[in-house]
Amino acid sequence: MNKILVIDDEPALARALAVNLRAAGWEVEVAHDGRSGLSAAAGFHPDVVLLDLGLPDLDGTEVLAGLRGWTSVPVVVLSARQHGDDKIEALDLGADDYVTKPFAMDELMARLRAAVRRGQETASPQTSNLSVGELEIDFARKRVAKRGEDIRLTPTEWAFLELLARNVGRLVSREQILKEVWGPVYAKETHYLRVYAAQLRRKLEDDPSHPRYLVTSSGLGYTLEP
Amino acid sequence: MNKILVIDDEPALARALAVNLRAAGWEVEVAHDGRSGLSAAAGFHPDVVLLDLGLPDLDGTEVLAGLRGWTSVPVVVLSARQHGDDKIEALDLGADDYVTKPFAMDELMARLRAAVRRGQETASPQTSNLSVGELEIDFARKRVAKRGEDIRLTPTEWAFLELLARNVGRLVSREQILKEVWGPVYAKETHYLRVYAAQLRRKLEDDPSHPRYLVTSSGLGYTLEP
DNA sequence: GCGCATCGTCAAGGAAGCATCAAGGCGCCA
DNA sequence: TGGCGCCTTGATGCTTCCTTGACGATGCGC
Repeated sequence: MNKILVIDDEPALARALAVNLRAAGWEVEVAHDGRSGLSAAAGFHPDVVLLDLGLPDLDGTEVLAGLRGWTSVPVVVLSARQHGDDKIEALDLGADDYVTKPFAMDELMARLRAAVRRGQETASPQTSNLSVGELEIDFARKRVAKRGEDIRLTPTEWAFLELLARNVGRLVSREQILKEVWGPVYAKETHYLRVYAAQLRRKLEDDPSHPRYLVTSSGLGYTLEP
Repeated sequence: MNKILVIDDEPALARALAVNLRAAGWEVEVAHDGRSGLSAAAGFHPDVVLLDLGLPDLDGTEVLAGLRGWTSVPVVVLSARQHGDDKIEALDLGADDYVTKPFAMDELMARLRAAVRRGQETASPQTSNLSVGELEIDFARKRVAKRGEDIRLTPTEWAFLELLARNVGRLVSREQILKEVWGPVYAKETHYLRVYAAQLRRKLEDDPSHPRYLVTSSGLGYTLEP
């Protein structure tokens, strides 16, 4: 569930936003001025911030600058002012989008979804490393190393291992492996599994005939043991 | 200098946009329909695309989908339609921002700047310089040097190296390289990869037949090793 | 203990991918 | 318009990888 922080000083509007957002499946937190908004952002770690520029204490652009000092969370700015430079200023200060009042709720929702999606694109490529025993699996590089030493894998071997690694500690069924590595047509070619499991073991295990990492569950599938 | 591709079928508006953008320091290319827009994007490699939804041949959302198939370049959508779902649809399809006609030129400029900034944040955590072993890669100048000595690269060689450098330490798939360097049509021309990988190695490596920087992962792609 | 299904291992042939050299063609600039 | 740089394409030899088959080992139910 995505988390959103709404910073708005008008109680009626803030409540309306919160209701609509919760109905759309968001986890919502509301702040009614700039200062509490900044501290809420620090504690709540929202996926996106909806910031009204017309705040009583701080100028909206100051809040924006305060956020940008330490986080790159997407910020969508909301404002009644139809003209004027603050719109431009907000975008240049690092706002991700800008919506003017009055606005349509579904358009606002779409812009928030877009902002979250962009934020996750920026943040997520850090899915890159996993340690399993003496193995170090690097998803970005599609490489695996044992005790710091790189082990060369073929594309199919890597696809097999990656699937197990993304489900480390969980049993992955024979059928799922075949479908995801070789394609849905190969769902019955269980021989492939044995050949490639053996190849992986020869490369990864200290004692390939008594595997510690790549464990078979007869008739079911394989598990990468943590 | 930032590059922008304007896709708009109204000659008067397109010209006005081009003039204003060039005055603001952009390098501008204009396409007058969806198809030529898509092919222009493949060749021109813009930093941002300004897309008018009211095109004669393709629906604007089709153009957007066509772009999103192979690139994450920021797209700002321009439309006369004040209401209606296409606004929401465009944002959900992967547009980065949305501006309705009539619009203020300076607001549009600000949104374009913001879009480019976000795109660059996503694409290149490092804006200007990168050291890899004895190599020094300067993104701003599009130059690479080894032990302080400049190495001349052709445009295609540079595009190849730049892509790897922006993902240094990460494996870049064959398909992604082909799409981003040569365009989506060339996604299967793996021969190009070998020719240009060899050329880069001859220029960059001490021992081109035992590469230290530009490493092949057979069947997968290439990595620039840090 | 026997049979059947499943698993592990080894090996070989062919397909796909890679590295390299080189020549033709195209556009661009002097 | 001639030369040059660059991109494209082809040919060749080599390496790597996938697929497939054969055979023995293991485990479970009857």
